[in-house]
Amino acid sequence: MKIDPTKNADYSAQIAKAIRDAIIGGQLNVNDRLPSEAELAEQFEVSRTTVREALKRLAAQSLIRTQRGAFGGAFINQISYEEAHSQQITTSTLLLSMNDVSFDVACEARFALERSCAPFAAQRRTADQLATMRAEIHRQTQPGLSDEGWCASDVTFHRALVESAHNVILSYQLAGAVEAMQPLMNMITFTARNREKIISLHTDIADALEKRNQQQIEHALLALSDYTKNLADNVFAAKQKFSTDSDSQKSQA
Amino acid sequence: MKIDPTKNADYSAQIAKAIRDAIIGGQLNVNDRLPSEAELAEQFEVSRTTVREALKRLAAQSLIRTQRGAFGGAFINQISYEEAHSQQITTSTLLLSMNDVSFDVACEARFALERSCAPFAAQRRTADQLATMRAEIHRQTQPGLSDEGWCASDVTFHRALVESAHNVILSYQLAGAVEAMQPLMNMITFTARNREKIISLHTDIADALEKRNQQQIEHALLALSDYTKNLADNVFAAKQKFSTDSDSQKSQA
DNA sequence: GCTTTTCTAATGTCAGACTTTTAATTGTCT
DNA sequence: AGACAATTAAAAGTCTGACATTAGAAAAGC
Repeated sequence: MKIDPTKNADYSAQIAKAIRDAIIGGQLNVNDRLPSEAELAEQFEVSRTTVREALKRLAAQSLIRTQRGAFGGAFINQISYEEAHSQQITTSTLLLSMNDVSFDVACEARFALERSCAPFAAQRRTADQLATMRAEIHRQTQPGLSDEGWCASDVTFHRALVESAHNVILSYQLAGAVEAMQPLMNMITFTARNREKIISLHTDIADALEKRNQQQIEHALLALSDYTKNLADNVFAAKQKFSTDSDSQKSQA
Repeated sequence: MKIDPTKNADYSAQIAKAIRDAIIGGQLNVNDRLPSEAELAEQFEVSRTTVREALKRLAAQSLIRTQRGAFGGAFINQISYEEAHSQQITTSTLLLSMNDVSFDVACEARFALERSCAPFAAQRRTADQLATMRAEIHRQTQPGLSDEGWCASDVTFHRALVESAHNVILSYQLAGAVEAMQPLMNMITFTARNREKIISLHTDIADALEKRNQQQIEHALLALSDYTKNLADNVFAAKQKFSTDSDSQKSQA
């Protein structure tokens, strides 16, 4: 791990990589303590400043945590689902927003992934999870619900569906995908008419889950996917028209 | 963005968070240049050292890239699929290795996710992707193939299947899940008998894809999932037995 | 035996200097 | 005028040495 060739490139990046590889490779285990910054500086033959920059890189990925004081230091962090999750959401959200992925593609992926938990959800859903979904549907029927409230309820509903598969890995992957899509979803304004239709589809999903009917769950999710895509096409078509109009106004001025 | 209350907690983490939020919130756009380190130091009223540690945190998440020299600086980075992907793999791999997820759960999740691309793969697969899969199957029949070679071929095979759905988001999510599982998969030694069965299942998948038969693809993937789980159960049972034996030896000593 | 104080090793921050890189500018030659 | 070379300046990267802050451990006091 001491290897630090005199390649010109950033020492701090190299050191971070060396330590990261040691963690991934299993040379360093959870809760192991790294040498102190001063010791690392000596080992790698760089200044403490450079070592610190390397450690900050690792901290940003939740690979280590640091503690001040005597007997403190940098410790290999056991990544929790929560941390992994929030990192995944940050990355996926930016990926979507920066690479102009078409809404259709994202929507297709999101519901396809969600469908993958249908067989397990049908088998394993608990009364509790079903109750959560029914409660969210009820909330969605309230006329005074704000757009933000609607979106939040939607996330809770789908999260409950995913959780009912009782598979932590699926939950982690899907919750990430669902949340990363949320900014895109929020661009759609849900009129009363839209909400009514979506609530009806949500009810279909809940009914199917209650009956433990896998195929019906998948079918309802597919319908929801298609409806959402359709809705988005209309919204974006309207925006496109508006934007073209204002462009032509500009060119006339 | 200048807000940096005198809360005791790490300045560098706070600054990183402020900039990160500005990027996610859209105040800073791709290829925008951040102020120089010296200017940021002045704005946030901290030393350049602290600013640099904040920037390294962002660089570790691929949120910015830096360039030296005049007219250099820190620029908002457009996250590529490749970068997002490698980060996701790092996180997921560590999550799996550090939280002793049972192989069954991971395996179930992996194949469930892969099944989600079946409908699109059936519709959209190209001759090229099918050819890749056939080629990998052929490679897998070679008797001299090493374990590493087998695993690599397996990854290529499944990647081709995922790619045939022609949905970049699905590809990104699934390739990450498949690769994160790989270290676990590698713990299984594939005997000749195992390989024969898996090759037969791979052939089923390729055949189904050639016929564009979605249900048959899903069925074959399910069979592969079950077989893999079964295989793993045996391998782990054997290891468990061995480990218990050696434990009892120790306690006798 | 319990609490309080002191000690100490570690991270966190700072100021200031120097090194290296790199693009723009300026100068020179053909 | 255009091509090539030297200069310059701005920025990141690194280093040194200092001080501040924190928190666990050990010692002192009751």
